[in-house]
Amino acid sequence: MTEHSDPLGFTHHDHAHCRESALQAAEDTCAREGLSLTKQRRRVLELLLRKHKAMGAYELLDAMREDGQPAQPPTVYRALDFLVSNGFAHKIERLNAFVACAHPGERHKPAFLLCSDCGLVAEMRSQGIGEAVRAAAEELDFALERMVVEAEGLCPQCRGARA
Amino acid sequence: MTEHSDPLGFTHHDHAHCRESALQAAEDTCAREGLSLTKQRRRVLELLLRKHKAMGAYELLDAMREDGQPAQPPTVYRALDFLVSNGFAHKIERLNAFVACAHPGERHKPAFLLCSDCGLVAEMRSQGIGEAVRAAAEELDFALERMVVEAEGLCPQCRGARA
DNA sequence: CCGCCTATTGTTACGTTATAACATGCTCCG
DNA sequence: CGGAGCATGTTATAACGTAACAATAGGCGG
Repeated sequence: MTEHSDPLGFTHHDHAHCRESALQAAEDTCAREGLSLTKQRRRVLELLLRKHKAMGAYELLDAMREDGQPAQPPTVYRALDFLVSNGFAHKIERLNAFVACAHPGERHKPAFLLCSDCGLVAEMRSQGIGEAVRAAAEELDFALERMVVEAEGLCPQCRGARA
Repeated sequence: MTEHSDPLGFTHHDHAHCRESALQAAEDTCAREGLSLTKQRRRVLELLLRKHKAMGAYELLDAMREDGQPAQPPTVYRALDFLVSNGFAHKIERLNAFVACAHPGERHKPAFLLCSDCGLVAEMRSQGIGEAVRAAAEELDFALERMVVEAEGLCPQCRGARA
C-alpha cells in the first residue's frame, strides 16, 4: 500500500461496508464535537454514499423526490454546507457536484481524480500534492487555508478501453 | 528568482506592458497554429487583460455593454472556450470566473493562489505541484489530461493587514 | 412541566452561470 | 459563382445557487 492507496473507485470494495463505516464515522464525529447529524443531513449523506459518485444538488433533489420525500433547493444546499464544512463530503468544483468523503474523520486536504470518460471520481490520499501546494504557498508568503486539486483524465479502465 | 517567481499580482508590474505582450503572444500563437483571433475573441481577451483580475462571464458581458457593443451570453462563452482551449486564458473553477493567462505561449499546467480577502488571483509557475500531481496520477495508472489546482487563503498583504 | 432560546427546516421567490438549437453571415478556395 | 466550414447572432431555457422570512423542533434554566 502506498500513500495513494485506496482511491475509492479504482478497485472493487465492500460497498455496504464503506457506506456503513462512513455513516458511523459521521455519527461519531458529530457526537464528539457536538454537531447534530439531523434527518436531512443524514439523508443527503446517505444518498451520496448510496450512489457512490459525484452528484449535483438537483440530482440529490430528484432522488429525494423519488424517495417520496421531496425537498427544496435550500434544504439540500444547507445539508451540503454542513457536510462539506465538517469534512463528511467534498465539493468537486469542476463538476459542480458533491461526493461523500472517502476518509471521514481524518483531517486531510483532499485531491481528486476525475475520469472524463466514465465520470468516476476518486479521492486520493496524497501527502505529496498537499506538500507541494503548501510549499509553493509558503514561498510566496501566502497563508494557505484550503486547496482544490482535481486531476482530469482517463481512469485505468477507460484508458484501457481506448487502446 | 525562484520557480514561483512572478505570480502576477503580488508585485507591481508594468501593466501596459503585460497587456501588450500577452496580446502579442496570442497573435503569434494564432498565426503559428492557424487559429483565428477574431474580433470577439480578441475583445474578451483584452477585457480580461485590462481588468487584470478574474472576471465572470456576465461581468464581461456588462463591460461589453458599457463599451457600446453589447453581446449575448453564447458569444462570450464561445470566446472564452476558445481562449481557454488555446491557453490564452484560464477558468478559475472555484470562482466560476476567468483570467488571462500570465504565461501565454508557454505550455504549462497552471496553479493559482486565490486570496479570500481581496479577491486577488495569482497564477503560479509551479513545476513542483504539477510534478506531484503527475506522479500521483501515474502511480494509479491514471492518464492525466488536465489539472485544476487552486489554493485559497490570504495573500501577503491581507495576511499582514490582519496581524 | 413550562417557556424561552437557538438551531434547523420549510417555503417562496429570485439571482447567477451556462448551454441548446437554429439562423445568419463570412471567407477561402476551387 | 458557389459551396464548405467556421464564426457569430438570436432566442429561449437549463442548471446551479441563494436571500429572506416563516414555522418548527429540541434543549435547558427556572
